Amino acid sequence: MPRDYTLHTPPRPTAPRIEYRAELNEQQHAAVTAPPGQTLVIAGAGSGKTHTLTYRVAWLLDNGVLPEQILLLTFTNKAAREMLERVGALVQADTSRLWGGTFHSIGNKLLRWNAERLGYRKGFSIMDREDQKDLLETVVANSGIDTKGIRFPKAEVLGEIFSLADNTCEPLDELLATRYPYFAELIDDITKLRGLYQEKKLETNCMDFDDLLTQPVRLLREHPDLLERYQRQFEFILVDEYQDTNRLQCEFIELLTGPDGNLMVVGDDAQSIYSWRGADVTNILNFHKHWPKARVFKIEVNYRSVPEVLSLANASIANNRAQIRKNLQAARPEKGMLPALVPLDSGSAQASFVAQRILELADEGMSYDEMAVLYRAHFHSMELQMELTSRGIPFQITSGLRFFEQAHIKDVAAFMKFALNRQDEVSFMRMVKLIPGVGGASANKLWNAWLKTEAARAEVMVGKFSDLLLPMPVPKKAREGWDQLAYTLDELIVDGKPATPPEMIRSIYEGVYQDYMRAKFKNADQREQDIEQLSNYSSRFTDPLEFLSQLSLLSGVDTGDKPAPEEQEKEAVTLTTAHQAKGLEWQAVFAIWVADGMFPHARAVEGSDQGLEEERRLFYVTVTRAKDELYLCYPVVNHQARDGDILMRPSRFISELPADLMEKWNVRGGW
DNA sequence: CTGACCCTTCCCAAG
DNA sequence: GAAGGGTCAG
Repeated sequence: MPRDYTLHTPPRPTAPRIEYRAELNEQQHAAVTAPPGQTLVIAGAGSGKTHTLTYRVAWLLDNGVLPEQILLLTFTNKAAREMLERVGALVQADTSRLWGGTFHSIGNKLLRWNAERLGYRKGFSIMDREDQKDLLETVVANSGIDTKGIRFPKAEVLGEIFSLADNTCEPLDELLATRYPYFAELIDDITKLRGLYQEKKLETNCMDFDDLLTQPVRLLREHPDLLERYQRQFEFILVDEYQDTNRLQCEFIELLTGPDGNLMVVGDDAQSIYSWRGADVTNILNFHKHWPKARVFKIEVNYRSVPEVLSLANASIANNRAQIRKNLQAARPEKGMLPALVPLDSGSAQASFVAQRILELADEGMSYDEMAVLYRAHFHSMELQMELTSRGIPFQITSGLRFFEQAHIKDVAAFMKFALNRQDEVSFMRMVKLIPGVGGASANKLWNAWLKTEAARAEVMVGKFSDLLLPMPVPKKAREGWDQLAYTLDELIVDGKPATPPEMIRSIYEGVYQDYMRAKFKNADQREQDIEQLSNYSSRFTDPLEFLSQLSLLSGVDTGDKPAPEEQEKEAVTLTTAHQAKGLEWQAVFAIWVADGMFPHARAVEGSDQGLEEERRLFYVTVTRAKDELYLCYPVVNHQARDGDILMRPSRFISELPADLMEKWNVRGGW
């Protein structure tokens, strides 16, 4: 039942009153003060979406809603953190009791409490893509299915297929037919493998990323008492970036909201860019169909960009058919400078131009923090990275590799994961293969020997690791390493209780890993620093399981999500993919490789118009990140080691636009 | 059986 | 430009 919260307690007298009328425009104000029930807020790019959501939460708190009754679902953990911080600054309420985070982190939280109701044991491990691949490889190997000779999907591809099936809630056969027609005839084997994989995860007490969503949904479906409890707890649910939710996330929201709960979703269909991982724009387009009583609000004033930038963005997105028509208006005055279209002779000329222009802007007084270079694919940034480095321009980059996915971080974590979850086969394998003289075959034997011990099955750890591990037969060459491993594990669990995360990391590092790392990696120094950083970060956790969960849920290596030391606050230019730039803004934005085949990506436009339209939305996202200055760059020639020189055309997203929306810069020849 | 070495292949986006 | 896969010596 939606309750009329306007009748409840007024804000605490100590909190300064928020002047909602003054701090919000009319459209924002209407959304912020919307009555309970279901609400869809269509918020154009740069219209103050975060601002609105933040004030909505503050407004709820101001009107007597308790922090723990509010659930805020966001696309990244960083977004959640920032929003909750801003709420905290507004209302001085205890925002630590607010529930905020990504779907995965919230799902994880629910599962940490309730996984036993689903047959899992306490302290399950979280697998990333690589772990998932490893486990799937053993599943395929033990399945008896003959994958030789025919074109059978590799473990990585299987993982992708299963993930997509989970996220779209589509039956496997339909999914194969539409997205993987070349595997359609393997449906029986693939179905069987999916079942075996599911069993294996349960057996090893491991969850992959998708389980963090599918399992909570199962939990709520199969346990009415829990459904009722959480529906009651989360009286107000808010969802950011709703255009990028998938079917599964939508189900999760619908379950928690209940038939008549309070739900506010915010999004912009023009910025939906994740259909390839199962996002479904129809969630937002058909919101009113699922919730017939829903109120719809539109926020259509753009505060971010100068009109010149906005005109280009609007003209571009107008070429898409599938969208909610909006009328996005610029609030800022004209700048008197059109977006620049900059053709260049080559990739290196492009890098050189961008670096040069960055220096000029810096000379004019613009902070490096206010500049960003955006691109379609990570590798597009290679030349620029070198150029910036050689010119001494500071930059931060969001690479494709996440902090946790780096080999040395995962190695250290494998010890901890196994110590805490003794069924964790993947972590065991990873750990023992670090020992010189132990390869796949020995690791398998050792795992089987381990399974025969009581400790592997017992709920509570009985005895010491070393008592069980030392007697096991190992290759002569591996004896020393094996014994050392056993003693190290002893230090991780003391009297049946796990040590603290920093203690664990120290034991692992000093016991075995430092030696290994120095022998194995060229850049051992760099990696040692990473481990130290990991240890510092871990010191804020007392529960190692919570530490490991957080680690798995962190995103990019060098994003704000990184467990970074405080010193790294130096000004720097941002280099990032267009995808990861979502929700961010800079004074000057350079888009590079805006050439056909690169952006839009050749593969993305092969099939239907849908692929092309999503690419155009991604272009729209790119363009609308710019506040004042926008540079659209592309090299006329692409030098490739393999195929030689390839002539490039400007992106069709440029050539389809009226020419008077931009100004062509002629800097060729001089670079 | 392990691990070093070499060759080919493949690169789009991420929690 | 690295990562997976195949080959082969120890």
